[in-house]
Formats: sequence, structure tokens, C-alpha cells
Amino acid sequence: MLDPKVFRQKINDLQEKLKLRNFTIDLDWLQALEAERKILQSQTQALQNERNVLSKQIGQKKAKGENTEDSLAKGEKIAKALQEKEEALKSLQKKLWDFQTTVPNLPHVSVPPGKNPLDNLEVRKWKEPPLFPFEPLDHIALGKRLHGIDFDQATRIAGSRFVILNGPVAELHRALTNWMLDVHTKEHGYTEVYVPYLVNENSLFGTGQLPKFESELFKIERDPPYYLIPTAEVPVTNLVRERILEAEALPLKWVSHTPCFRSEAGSYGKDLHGMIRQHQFEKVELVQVVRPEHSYKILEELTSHAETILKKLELPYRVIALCGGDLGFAAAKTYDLEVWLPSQKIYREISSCSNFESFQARRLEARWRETPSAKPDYVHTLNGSGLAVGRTLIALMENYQDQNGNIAIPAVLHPYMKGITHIEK
RNA sequence: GGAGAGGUGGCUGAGUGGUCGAAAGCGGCGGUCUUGAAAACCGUUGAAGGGUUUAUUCCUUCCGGGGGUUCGAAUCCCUCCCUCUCCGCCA
Repeated sequence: MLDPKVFRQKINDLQEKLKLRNFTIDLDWLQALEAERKILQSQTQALQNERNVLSKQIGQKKAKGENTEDSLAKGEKIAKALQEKEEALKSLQKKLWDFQTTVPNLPHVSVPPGKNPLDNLEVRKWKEPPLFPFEPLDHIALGKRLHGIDFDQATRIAGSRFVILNGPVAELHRALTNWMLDVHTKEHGYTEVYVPYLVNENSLFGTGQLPKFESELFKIERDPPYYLIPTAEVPVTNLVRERILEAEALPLKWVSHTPCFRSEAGSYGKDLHGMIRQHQFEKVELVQVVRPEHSYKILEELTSHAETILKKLELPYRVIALCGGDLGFAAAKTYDLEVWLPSQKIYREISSCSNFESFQARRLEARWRETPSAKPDYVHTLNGSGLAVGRTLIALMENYQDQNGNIAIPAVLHPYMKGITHIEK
């Protein structure tokens, strides 16, 4: 979340910046609430002070054996008045908190202006989309032909938006995962972490999924509830929750492979067919925790790490800078990587790399300090998919198909596929 | 799942109703000593928030979370969470 001070001091500034992402706040309402808070808080604190002073006096009198009847009566009065003020203040502060925790992050100055995905800016493109001398099949048809992808069985077992992979295609899916993890750990300096797939509410609050986006999550009803992670970002970023990190510990670079679970409520009709949008999918996620002054340099670096995967697979892609209106709730700046899908003749999102600045850190209480005696400050957090495995599988199948519907396996994956070079019927 | 123990500052750990934001030790920082360092000694050392100001001062809150009793709670009561030990079960 944002620094609470901006709601008190730089309110017009705030309004301007939030407009860039289609978010408006009721200034009059907020300022009235703030004014009330100020008065109420001062009164409450004054009463607390009176109570503390008096209580101390009573203690001293009792020690000396003096009469305390008058003081006790006075104390009772204060306690009563104080209780009223405290309750009023508490409910007011809850109102402010509820509001503040649902205000999105502010876009970085370099974020392109715009309202919707059409205003996103193409930053660069890599490799021309291939020209097929035949009509390329989509992954659904390819998967069916090779008995590698089965949606019907998945529907029977679980329901819609699930998939079953079979034989060499399942192996390719696993090979991709292992290979990506190796590239990031061996070539990019990330440390692999294995994390819980069920998390508590605090973790989801920390990274910004709660309280606003509960409908997109799968919840396990118990007391307290668990949630299935929508991305490894949640458990991994929460590794720094409520910690004060020493300067030499930064940057922290983690890579984690997890399944991701999304209920995608409200998205019905979108990508209804195929593996594009599933309730369960695999992702290799990159997370970095860095000093604030480095975070934009790191965003470029982290994005390039995700790009490396596409380059090594020789898949055509482009990099998009999301405009203000398309930015996710917690992000200050985001690059999407979009891979070419020959069957649809469009680029589809396969990775999203974001700098959250201190937005998540403030929710997480994740801080660092220059020296052990220095004042702690919030870290900056970043993450990006490196990459979404299911979508990579699709892109690979579609881009590497031949006219018979067989699939060549890119050379970098051969060592991960027991030497298999093609998937054939 | 059953039985027991426990959650206190960066760490270890004392504290069962009143000057406790909290002893002591370790660690950190500053200093004395030293050519330098170590040791020793002395001093110092939590976070968040608010008011007033811009450089000082004042105040509040925080001893796992929430609630209660009381003039006053780290300390008493209720409740939840978590950790550890033993037993049971289990990959």
C-alpha cells in the first residue's frame, strides 16, 4: 500500500497520479475523515496521558499508605470518557485503513499513459514470426492428434478449465520446468526455493491479492482459512515479511516452481477453449528483493532473464510496457512478454514482470538498513514469470510443428528429454 | 488426534497488578588504552504513530493475535493462533 502520509499531505498529487490508472478517490470524503481523525486522536491521546499520570500517582500514594479514594473516582471518570473516544477512533481508523488498503500503487513516470490494453506500448520485438507453408494447427488439435493433451478426461475428473497431459507431452512439460529452473539458477544467479502451495490470509494481504481480489482465489474453508496460491509470488515474496534485512543481504534473488490456482471468476467466455486459461497451471517464478535505488535497473534485468528463456527456445516474442490503465493493483511498472501463437496469429502473454517498489514491502513490513544502526527503510520487491510453463508448452508445440502435426523439440531441451528429438504420433 | 511445556527487544533470557519500554548477558555503535588490532574498561543502543515545529520538544501505542477485569495489565480471566517435547497415525 501507499505511504499513509500521502493521504494526509499530498492529496491532490495523489489524485492526479491515480487518474493515470483510472482510479478516482472522493477527496472531500477523505479529507473530512482525516480532519475528524486528527481531532479524535489528539483527544484520545490526551485522555490516555491523564490516565497514565493519575495511575502512577495512585501507585505512589498506595506505596506511602495515603488515601486514594478521590483519585480512584477521578480515574473511573477518565476511563469511561476514554473508552468512548477509543472506540470512536478505532472505528474511524478502520474506515481509513479499509480505504487505504484498496488504493492501487502509483504508476512510475515511465509508464505509458492510457486507459486499456490498446494503449500498451510495444518496447521491442524479437524474431520474425515464422511463415508456415501449411496451415498451422492449434495446440488443441496438435495435442489431440498426439494423444498428449486431453480436456475431456480432465472435465470428467475435475471440471472445466483443467487439463491432462499424457506421455511425451507431459514429459516435455516437466522438461521445460526443469530446464527453466536450471537456466535461472546456473546462469542468472537465482536461488531455488520450494514453498507452500497453501498460504494464510496475511501472506495474500502482503502481496496485495487480499482484501480486494478474493474472488480470484480458491479458498479452503477452515478456521482460519487457507488459500491456494495464485502464483509463487505470494509465498516467495512473503519470505521477507516482518524482517529487517542487512544491506549485504540484498539483493535477494529467488526462483521457484509451483502450481498456480486461479478461480478466474468473471472471465467466463474468455479463452474458453484450450490451455490458455486454466484453474491450475505451472509457473517458474522469479522474485527479487532489492535496495530502492536499484529497482528499475533490476526490473530491466529481471525482464531480460525471462526473455532469455524465449530466446533460447527461439520463440518469437515482443515486450510490452503496460499503460497506466492496464497496470495490476500492486505494480508501479510492468512489462509483459508476449509469445507468438501461429494458430491464432497473435502474440499472447507468457510472462509479466513488475516492479512493486515499496507497495508490497509496506504491507509486508519488509525492511532493510544500510548499517546496523541506521533507520530501517522499506525494500523494493519485483517479480516476473520465467515463464508460465503451460503457455510455453503451447507456444513450443505450435511453433515447432511440421506439416504432419509432429513436433520438433528444441535442442536446449534434448538433455532433459532423454534424447528424444521429436514427438510423433 | 491425546498429554504436557512455552511464545518478552537484533539474539539469549529475567520479570505474576503500580516510577516496566521492560533486569542481565550477547551482538551493534561511540570512546579510553594501543604503532595497529584484540582483550579490558566506560558510555550508548528497539519499532510504529500523532501533535508542534524544522529543529527541538511533547505525547501515544507496542511483551504471539483478539477480547475482558481494573484507576492502572508483560503480569489476572476468556478465546484464537503458533512453536517445542512425548504418545498415536502417516508419505
